[in-house]
Amino acid sequence: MPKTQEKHLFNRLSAEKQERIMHACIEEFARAGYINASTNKMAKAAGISKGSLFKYFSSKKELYVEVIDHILEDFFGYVQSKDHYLEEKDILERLKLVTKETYSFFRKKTSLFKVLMRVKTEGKMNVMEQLKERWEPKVAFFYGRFFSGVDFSNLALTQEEFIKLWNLIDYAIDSEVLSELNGEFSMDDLEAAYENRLGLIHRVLKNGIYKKEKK
Amino acid sequence: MPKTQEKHLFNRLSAEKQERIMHACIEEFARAGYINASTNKMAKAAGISKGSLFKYFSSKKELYVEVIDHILEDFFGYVQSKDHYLEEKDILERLKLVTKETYSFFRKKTSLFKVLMRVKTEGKMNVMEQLKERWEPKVAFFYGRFFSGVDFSNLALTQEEFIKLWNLIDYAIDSEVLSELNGEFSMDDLEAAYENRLGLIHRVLKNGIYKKEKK
Amino acid sequence: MPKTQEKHLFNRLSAEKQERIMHACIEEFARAGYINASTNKMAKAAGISKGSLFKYFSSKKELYVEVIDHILEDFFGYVQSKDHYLEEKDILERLKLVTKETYSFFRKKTSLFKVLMRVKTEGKMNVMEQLKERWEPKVAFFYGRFFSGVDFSNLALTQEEFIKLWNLIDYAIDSEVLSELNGEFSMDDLEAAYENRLGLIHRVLKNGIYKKEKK
Amino acid sequence: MPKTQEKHLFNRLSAEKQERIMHACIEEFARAGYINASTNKMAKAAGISKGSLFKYFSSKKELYVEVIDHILEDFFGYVQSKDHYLEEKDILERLKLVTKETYSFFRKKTSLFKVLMRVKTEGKMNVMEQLKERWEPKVAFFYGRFFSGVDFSNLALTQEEFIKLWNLIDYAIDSEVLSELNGEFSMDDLEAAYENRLGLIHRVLKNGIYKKEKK
DNA sequence: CATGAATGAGTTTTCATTCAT
DNA sequence: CATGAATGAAAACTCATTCAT
Repeated sequence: MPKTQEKHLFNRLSAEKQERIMHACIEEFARAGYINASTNKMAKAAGISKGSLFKYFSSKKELYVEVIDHILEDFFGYVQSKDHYLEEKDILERLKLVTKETYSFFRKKTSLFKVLMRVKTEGKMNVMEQLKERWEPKVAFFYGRFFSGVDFSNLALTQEEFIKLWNLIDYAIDSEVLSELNGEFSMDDLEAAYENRLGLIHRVLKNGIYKKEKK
Repeated sequence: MPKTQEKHLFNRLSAEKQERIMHACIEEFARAGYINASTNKMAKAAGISKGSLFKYFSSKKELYVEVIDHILEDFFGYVQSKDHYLEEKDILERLKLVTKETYSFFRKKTSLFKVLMRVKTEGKMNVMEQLKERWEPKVAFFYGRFFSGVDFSNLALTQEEFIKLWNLIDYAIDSEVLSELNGEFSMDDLEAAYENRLGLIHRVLKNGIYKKEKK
Repeated sequence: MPKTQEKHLFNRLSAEKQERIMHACIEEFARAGYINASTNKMAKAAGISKGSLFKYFSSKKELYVEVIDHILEDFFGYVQSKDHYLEEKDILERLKLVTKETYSFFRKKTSLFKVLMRVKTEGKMNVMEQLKERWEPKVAFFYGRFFSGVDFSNLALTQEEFIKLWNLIDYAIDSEVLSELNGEFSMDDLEAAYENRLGLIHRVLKNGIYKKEKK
Repeated sequence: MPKTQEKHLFNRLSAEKQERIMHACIEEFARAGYINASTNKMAKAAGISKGSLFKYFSSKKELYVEVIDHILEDFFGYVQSKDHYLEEKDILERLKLVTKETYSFFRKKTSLFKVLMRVKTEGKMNVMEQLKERWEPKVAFFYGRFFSGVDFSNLALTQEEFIKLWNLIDYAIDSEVLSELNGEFSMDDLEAAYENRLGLIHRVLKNGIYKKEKK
C-alpha cells in the first residue's frame, strides 16, 4: 500500500507539466491578483482544460495556496544554496548580503515577487491560515541558518527581536513600494524604490541596535 | 443662511440616515476592499434601494472617495482636538502620545481602521488620484502641527527623513497586523499586536535617531 | 359648466410655460430619440419638477405624442401661411417650391426635424396609432390646399396617386438620409443629402427611366 | 478534413440548436430593434443561459452582426438560386421578377424582413461599420448579376443612377410599410402593402407622371 | 482520466414612475 | 397643486465551478 494515495493529483504529473501549469498560474496571479485572476486563462495558458485544472486543485483558493507554496519553496531553496553570507559576522552586513541575494533572485522572476507582494495585501482571505502551516517551518529553518555564527554579545536585541524587526522592515518596504509603484513596474523601479529606503533604515539600525560604545 | 444648495444630495439626508448609510458602506469596504465590495450589499445593509445609493453617490468610485474622506475627516478632527502632545518636546515621547490617541480613536471604530489600511495597499486604482487631492493637505497640516516646537538640533534626521521613517513604521505595523489578524479582529487584538511591535521600534529608534553623546 | 375640464392639465398652463416645457422636451427627444430621451433631463431643462411633468403628461409615451403633435401644428401652420406656391400651376414646380419652403422652415428648427425623422424610424411603438388620429386631418387639409388649382388634365396620375407617390418620396429620402448621416448632422449636411437625391427623382418623375423616343 | 478549429463556438453547435438560438434572437431583434432588444429574453426564449449566449457571441453587437449576416446569407443564397430573371432583358420587367422572388422568400420569414428593415434605419450605431464590410461585397455581386445582359442603350439613367433609384424605392416601401403595419403583421399584409405601391411606382418609372404628349 | 460546454448568481448602473410631504 | 426623494426592475456582461461525454 503506497501512501501516495493521499497526495495531490497534481503531484503525480510529470515535472515538466507541473512546471508548465505553475508558470501559467503564477503569471496570471501576478498580472491580476487573486480576485481578478482568471482560471480560464490559466488553463488555456498551461495548455490544459479547465476541468483538469479543477481536478488538480479543488478550488481557486487551493490553487492559490499551492502557487504561493511553490514560490516560497523556490525562493528558500535558492537562498539556502547561497550561503557565502555566513562568512560575514556583522549582522547588518550579513543582512545587506542576504537582501542583495534576494534581489538577484527576484530580478529574473518578477512575477514571483509580484505574487508574494500581493499575498500580503490580500491578507484577509483565510488563505493565509493554510499558508502559515507550510510557511512557518521553512521560515524558521531559514532564520536558523541566517543567525548561525552571529555574535549577539554586542547586540542590544535578542535574535527573536531582530527577526521581528526584520519582518517589520520587509513589510514596510514592500507595502510602501507597492503603493508607490503603479501596477506595472519593472524590477529596476523596484530596486530604486528599495534603495531609496534601505539607506535610511540601515543608518537608523546601525546607531541603534549596537550597544553604545563606552567612553 | 448657508448655501447648501450645491451640496451633495447625500448631505441633505437626516444625520441618522447618513450615518446608517456610511456605516453600511464602511463595513462592506472594510470586509472586502474596494474591488470586491458589493454596492448591492451596501444598499441592502443600509436599508435603502440600489437606486438611492447611486443617487447619493454617482458611482462606486465616488462612494469610495467619500467614505474615505469621511473617515479621515473624522480622524483628523479628533487628533486635532487632542493637542496636549504639543507640550511634550521630545519627539519620540510626542510620537508615543500621538500613537496612543490614534489607538483610542480607532479602538471603537475597527472598520474605519481596516478601510484605511486597505486604501494604502490598493494603490493602483486611479481612485487614489482623487483621494490624494483631499488627503494631502490634511496630512500636511497634521505634520506641521506634530513637529511644531520640536527641537531638531539633537536629531540625526531631518524632519523629512523622520516623516519617511514614520510612514515606513506605519506601513510596517499596519501590514503586519493586517496579515496577522485574520479578517475578524477586535480592537484589543489590534492594540496587542501594536504594543508588541511599538516597544521594540521605539527602543531601536531611541538609540539611533539621537546624535551620539560626545565624551 | 365650462367644457375645459376634459382638457389636459398642460393646456391650462401659461403659454410661456407651455412653450418652455415643449422646447425642453423637443430638444431632448431630438438629441436622444424616444427610448433614450430622459424625462429627468426634460424636467430639469424646463425648470419644472419630475412630478409636474408626469402630472401634465401621464406617461413618457403620451408626452411623445403631444410633442410630435406640437411640431406638426407648428409646421403645418407655417406651410399654410406661405401659399405663394399656389401661383405655380405645374405640379412638379409647385412641389419644388413647397420642398423649398419646408427646408426654410426646418433650417432654423433642426430639432423639430430630427424628432420627426426619428418618429418614422421608431415606427413600431403604438405611439403611431394615437398620432394618426390627430395627424391625418391636418395632412388632408394640407393636401387639399396643395392641389388647389392644379390642372390634372395633363397628368397620368390621380391626385390620390400623386399623394401616395409623394409620401413614398418623403419616406425614401428621409430614411436614406437618416442612415447616411451619422446622428449628429447639420442642416447643411441634410440639404446636401437631399439635393443629391431630389434631382434624380424629379428627372424620373418628369420622364420615367426610359429615353424619349426621338421623332 | 476542413479546419473548423478556428470557427466560432456557435458554429460547432448542432444545427437544431443553432437554428433555435438564431430564431430566438431574430424574433427579439425584429420585435424591438437593436437597442431595445434584450439579450436576457433571447437566452430565455432560446432555452439557454445568459452565459452561453455570451460564449457564442462575445457581445450584443457581435450577435447582431452575426444575425444579420445569417439573414443575408440566407436571402442572397436564395436569390442567386433563382436566376431565371436573367432571361428577361427589359430592366423594369426584370425588376418585377426579382421583387416577386423577394416576396416569396420573405413571405415565410417575416421576422427576417423586419430585422433587415430596422437595420437600415438604425444607421447611427457603429455596428453598421462591421456590417458593411460583409454586406457590400454580397450586394455588389448581386447587382452585378442583376444588370448582366441588360441593354442600357434605351435607358435615360446610368446603372449607378438606377441603383440609387432602386435603393430609394426600397427605403420608401420598407419605411412606409413599417410605419403602416403596426408591429404585428402577416406576410399577407406585407405583400398587400407592397402591391399597393409597386404598381404605381413602376408606372411612374416607365413613363413619368405626365401624360405622353401626343405625337 | 481529460475535456470544455453550460450554468446562473453576481457585478455596476439607469430611469420612468410614484407618493408622502 | 407642486415637489423630488425613493424605488426596483431591467440592462449587458463575467467567471468559478460542474458534469456528461
